[in-house]
Amino acid sequence: MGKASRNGKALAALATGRLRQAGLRPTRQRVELAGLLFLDCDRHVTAESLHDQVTKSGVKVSLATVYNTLHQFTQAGLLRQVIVDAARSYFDTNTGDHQHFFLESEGLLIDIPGESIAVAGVPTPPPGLSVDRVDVVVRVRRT
Amino acid sequence: MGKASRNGKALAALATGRLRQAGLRPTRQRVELAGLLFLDCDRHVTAESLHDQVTKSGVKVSLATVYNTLHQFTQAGLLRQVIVDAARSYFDTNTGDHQHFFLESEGLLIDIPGESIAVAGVPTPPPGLSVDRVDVVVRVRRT
DNA sequence: GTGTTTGCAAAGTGTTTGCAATTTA
DNA sequence: TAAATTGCAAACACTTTGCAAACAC
Repeated sequence: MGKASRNGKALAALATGRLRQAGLRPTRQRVELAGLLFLDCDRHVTAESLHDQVTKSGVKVSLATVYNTLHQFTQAGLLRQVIVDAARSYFDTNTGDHQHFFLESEGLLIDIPGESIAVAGVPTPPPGLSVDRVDVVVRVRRT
Repeated sequence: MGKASRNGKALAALATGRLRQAGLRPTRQRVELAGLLFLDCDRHVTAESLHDQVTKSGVKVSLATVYNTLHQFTQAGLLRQVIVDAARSYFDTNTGDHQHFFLESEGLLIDIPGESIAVAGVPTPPPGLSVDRVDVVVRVRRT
């Protein structure tokens, strides 16, 4: 058995476990996508970028399924949606407390650890409203 | 001369001046939109909400022109685009330093003065990148 | 008059959905 | 086998664009 194949099987097993834990049936497509998303380091993807990647890896998954899967993973708490660009939706495999640098011209997101950053002086929300989350986007440009 | 008419003329004159300053021809449509946008308090609009408002006030402006005008005003520095929702673009008449509360379920934006809020601990961006702007969105919900 | 702006309708983009065929358990 | 999932294509919402007619200066 070659290395790639062995890795492939190990990855699939890990991905399958993660999906089961989340209450999602480990279908071929979900296992493939989970393998790409969760078994590397933290990642930021769009539906299109993930679809491209899975397609290039030789696996056939429709774009509609990628969209559906991203939302299912998000609902299951495996992903977090990041709103930084009016044109497309990003999904982040890091679901913990953190913020982002965003380089709009290249669609590049970079994590900022939650501990390093602090937002002070947030006023009390108007009556009847309470704070859900504080998002910080540090927009950067090439110098 | 009635009150409404007098106010209407005064508003139009002010709006016309503002447009001229910004280097934009004071066409009927631009004067109407500028009147709605700039002569009240600070406002947050979408293309659709502004189009509805101008239409209800009895003036005919096409939605395409509203979109174009919002972008022209933004380029001229009269408006600032706020990215908080994947589904629609908001434009803010307050172009100064400030942040926002956002109530997603109702599409409601509320300004937070820039002086009241402080973001500490933003790491140095990766080499080759520099900070353009720091956006803070305090997402709130009804309690 | 001359160049700008408008409005319409058509095109475009990213995303969602209905439903038959397929797959999972 | 029963229920869940997929893929396709069509539908969708929002936004942009091409171009002839209307307008500002």
